[in-house]
Amino acid sequence: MLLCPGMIKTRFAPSPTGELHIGGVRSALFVYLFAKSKGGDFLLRIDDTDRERYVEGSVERIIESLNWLGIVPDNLDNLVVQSERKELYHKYAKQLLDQGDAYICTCSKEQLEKDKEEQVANKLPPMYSGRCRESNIRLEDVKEGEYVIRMKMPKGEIIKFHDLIRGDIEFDSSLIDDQVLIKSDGFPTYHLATVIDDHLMEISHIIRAEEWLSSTPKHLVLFRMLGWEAPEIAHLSQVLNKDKKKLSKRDGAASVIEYKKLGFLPEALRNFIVLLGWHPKDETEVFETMDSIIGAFEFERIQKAGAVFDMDKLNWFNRHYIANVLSLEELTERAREFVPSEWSLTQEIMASVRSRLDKLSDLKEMISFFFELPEYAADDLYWKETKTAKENLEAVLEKISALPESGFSKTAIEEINGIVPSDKKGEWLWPLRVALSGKRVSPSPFEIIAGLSKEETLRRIRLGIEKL
RNA sequence: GGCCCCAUCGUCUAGUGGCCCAGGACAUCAGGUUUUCAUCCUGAAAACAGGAGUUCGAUUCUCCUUGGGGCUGCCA
Repeated sequence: MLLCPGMIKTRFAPSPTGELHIGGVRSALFVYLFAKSKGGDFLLRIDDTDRERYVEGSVERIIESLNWLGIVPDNLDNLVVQSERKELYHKYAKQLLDQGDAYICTCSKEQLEKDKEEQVANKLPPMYSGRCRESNIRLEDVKEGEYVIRMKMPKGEIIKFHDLIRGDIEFDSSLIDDQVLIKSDGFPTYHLATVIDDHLMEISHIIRAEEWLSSTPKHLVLFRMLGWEAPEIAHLSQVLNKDKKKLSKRDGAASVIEYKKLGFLPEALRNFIVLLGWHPKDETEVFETMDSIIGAFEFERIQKAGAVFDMDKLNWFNRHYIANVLSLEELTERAREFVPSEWSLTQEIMASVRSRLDKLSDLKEMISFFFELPEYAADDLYWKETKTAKENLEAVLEKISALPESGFSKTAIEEINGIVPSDKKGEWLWPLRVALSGKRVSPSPFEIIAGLSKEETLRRIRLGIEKL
């Protein structure tokens, strides 16, 4: 137990511009784990100040994605939504204006673009020209929609800070642009809103992706201008694609929701993701529960370098969880939504295929033969060059057809085992398996019998015999 | 271009000056178990980007080079 729980407060602040993707959810996970491993709070904030990219319903889906993986925000019934706090940001923007730490800029977008082109042509770093920086335009002088508010970045200052993951970092303020704080549509930019909200929400640790590292000095200066103490800061590395570029939708990296639909287990995905840039002290690889991850989590062991997303390993985790980790009962329950509702999915059927299942969406095809015997060629019933399929099937049929209905599969399996010579298993079991499944690749005949009724088992064996 | 970050097997990583001619996992390959496929078991191949320095000794510390990434938006 920590001395002052609540002292640690973190936030995950996605933009509702679509589905939550792997990179985002990894940030969320690390932020969550940092908070929870220290007895702190994990808050969700919706950074929706870009109304052009806003996508209806994405807030709900982001929350659904997080919940599915067990990342539950502590403020679910009290989310901070930036678009609802416009006045607040204006209040502080006004303060900055009054203090002389910000100014009104009326440069048109065309003008700005032209400036930039010239700078690039002259091999100068593209930055705001500073045209309005000293012009003292007042709020009363401008019309709504025709100006922005920029911060007045001090010149010639070395801005230093300590990043919890990367160590000491410094920037030359002269190289940093006069960031727009309030856009012409009246909404704040991320930079202004995040500083104000992080302070008002009493965030103790800003933990976010590496792409924000370069704008950190802007935020730090803003904190100072507003007279606030800045939180601790840490920048996580990014999730990369095979070409070592920032992972994006284009790489075929599915959103969390898509992985869910594909039949990945949340435990498997979570386990895979947490090992992307983090490693426990020992060599544990499989963390079955969130609590076990929290228990092992040490923020200091987070990797600085970017991590490549490896689908093969995710697949392995999923297969491993399906085959070995989940209980048969639990697995069967979760699998139901992946097969037609009229199929009665039993634990016996699930048991017969779980070791060869990559993801739950593959289940339907894999077990369809239990519900409808596929067409197959008579030749398939012969084991290699042997010709004994018919007589062996007949022997099996005779042996088990009189068995009682109750406990049929168990006794049938015993009976069959009793008559199959140990050196002739192929000759007996191959035809039986094909007759029962109609396939050359399937679970074993015993597993199939366990999943079928007595009636259906006998019917399929007779069908096989008829073909020969 | 400028600024910033990063750098161990193909991939995720262990490693904080000697225990490392570098360990684990995934993937790959070769065997074994198995009626088929899968599971499972055994084994193999596979890396400290390069160069200077510091040191008795560098994967580990410093510098440079190279390579990769991010930012450079009235997007986040």
